[in-house]
Amino acid sequence: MKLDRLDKKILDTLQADGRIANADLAEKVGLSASACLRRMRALEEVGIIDKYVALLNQKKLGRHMDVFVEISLTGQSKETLENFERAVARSGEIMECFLMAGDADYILRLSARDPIDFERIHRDHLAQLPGVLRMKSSFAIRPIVRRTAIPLED
Amino acid sequence: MKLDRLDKKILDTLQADGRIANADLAEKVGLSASACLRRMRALEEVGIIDKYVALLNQKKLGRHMDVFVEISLTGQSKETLENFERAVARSGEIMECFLMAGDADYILRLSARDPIDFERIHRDHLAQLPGVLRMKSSFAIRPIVRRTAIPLED
DNA sequence: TTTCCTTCGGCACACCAATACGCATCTTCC
DNA sequence: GGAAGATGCGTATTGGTGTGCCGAAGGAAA
Repeated sequence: MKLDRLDKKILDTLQADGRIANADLAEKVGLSASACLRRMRALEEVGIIDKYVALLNQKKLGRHMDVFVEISLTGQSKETLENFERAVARSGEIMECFLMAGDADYILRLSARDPIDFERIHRDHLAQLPGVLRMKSSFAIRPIVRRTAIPLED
Repeated sequence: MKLDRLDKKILDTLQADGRIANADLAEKVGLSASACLRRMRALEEVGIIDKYVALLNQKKLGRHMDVFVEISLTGQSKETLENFERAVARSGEIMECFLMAGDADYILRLSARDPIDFERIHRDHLAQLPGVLRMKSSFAIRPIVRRTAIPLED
């Protein structure tokens, strides 16, 4: 699917305000409400718009710690990786996880309330992950940037 | 602000579907539409709900690379840090950035279309960051988990 | 226990937005 | 030049939003 200027404007607007009323969105991008809605539905249909979510304020919910964990596995077999990944996907505490090239096999980020909470997560979630050889945690002192909007150039 | 069971249900639902109609949200959590709307507005008011956004599909937009970059600065003075952080915040390509305890001073994640695009970002954005002593990039092969929903226990 | 007060949910209504549909317009390709 | 497809506009209808008001539940004080 090819995106024209209007599609990008729609996407940019929705990336900034996912709950904007269609009428307002239409005005902002310079389309009629019906035309705008049709484009928006099309973007949802093909999956370019994945979903709409509310982003909560971590700090106000008492989550003051972000921790990165680099993980090396005991092996690289398909089965070892799949087991590990399934377990990661099941844990609601793990916010991000990537399979990596380079030193570590995986890097993941999780958010905790405080050191005691991190210990809980470490014990109940991280230590339960299968096939882990080595784990190295790095603590974030402060988030500088957290962006969900993908730049659409032009 | 204290959150009861209903607030948490509202937040969980909105974290999964930020564009749900208030009437449907109300039915889902077992409230009348008006009561539900009032709670939702209150959660927005105090900032527990930060904002609503559309999440786009990176892959469908041609962004196939996620890169983590660990950065050490030339110094730790307030000014060095602030200059660096301002520059990071200005760059729309940097998706996340954290001030870290431990080896590196900062860790950041960015998304690129391909190696050529990464080179562009490296040249036009990363290399322009002030006060950088050392940079170490790690490439992600595949995202395993990407979550925006904060767990609200119970 | 009674009274007052506060908090919170439900109800109803007025208004406004979403959505489907028909028609007009523009483009593209034979 | 004409037909087909895509896309925009205006409108009518459906349905959701948001507000004012009432009443119920819970707590505090006499």
